[in-house]
Amino acid sequence: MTKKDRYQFVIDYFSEHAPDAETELFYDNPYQLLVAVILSAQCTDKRVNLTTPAIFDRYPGPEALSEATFDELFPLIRSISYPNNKTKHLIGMAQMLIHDFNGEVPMTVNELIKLPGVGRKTANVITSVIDNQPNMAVDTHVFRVSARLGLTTRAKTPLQAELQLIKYFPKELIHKAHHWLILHGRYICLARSPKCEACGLKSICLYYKKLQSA
DNA sequence: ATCCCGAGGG
DNA sequence: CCCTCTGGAT
Repeated sequence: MTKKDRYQFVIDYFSEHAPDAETELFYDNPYQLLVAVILSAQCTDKRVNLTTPAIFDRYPGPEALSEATFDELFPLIRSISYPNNKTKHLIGMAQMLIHDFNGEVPMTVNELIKLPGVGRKTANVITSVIDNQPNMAVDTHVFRVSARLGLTTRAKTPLQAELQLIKYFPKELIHKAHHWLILHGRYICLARSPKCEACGLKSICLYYKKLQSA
């Protein structure tokens, strides 16, 4: 089976059996999505959604957030992973939006990653979700699932995986594929004990094949 | 114990 | 490349 066949199988499968998202990040505009994605690192969407309404209420936009103090924002983020870092990141991010980007969320990856708390994964999420750019955000799920399925080969970094994935997935499907792989990783292809018997992709899965031969 | 839609710094 | 940050869910 060629790599191209492998991608086609995955595309065909998910086109018929799109995984259902139980929870998704809540947002109403680019600023809100940016805040939510920064907060989502190492944290469930559900918990992020529990904290963002209060943040959006008190800091409706970059202007307000750029003037927030650490002590005032920290309590709103206290229950999320890395609250110290994220509090500093959010305030610094808003300040840079005001000072360097006219208070607007920039829509290129290279600009976005200049913002505090925004790395490549976050920048790819923003540009693909808001602006429909054919970028693949590689998080822990996408990285793991792609490797197991053989969509990526010897990728040692998220960037290496990203370049392989955008090369093989048709542009118009990258956004969908991103979501497919994340949800598959969240509900079926778990990091610890993947539910291979419930997986419709096991017939092409390298990880499953290896399990059988072991 | 181990994992969550990572980023920054050494 | 490595390490640290660091709360909640399971």
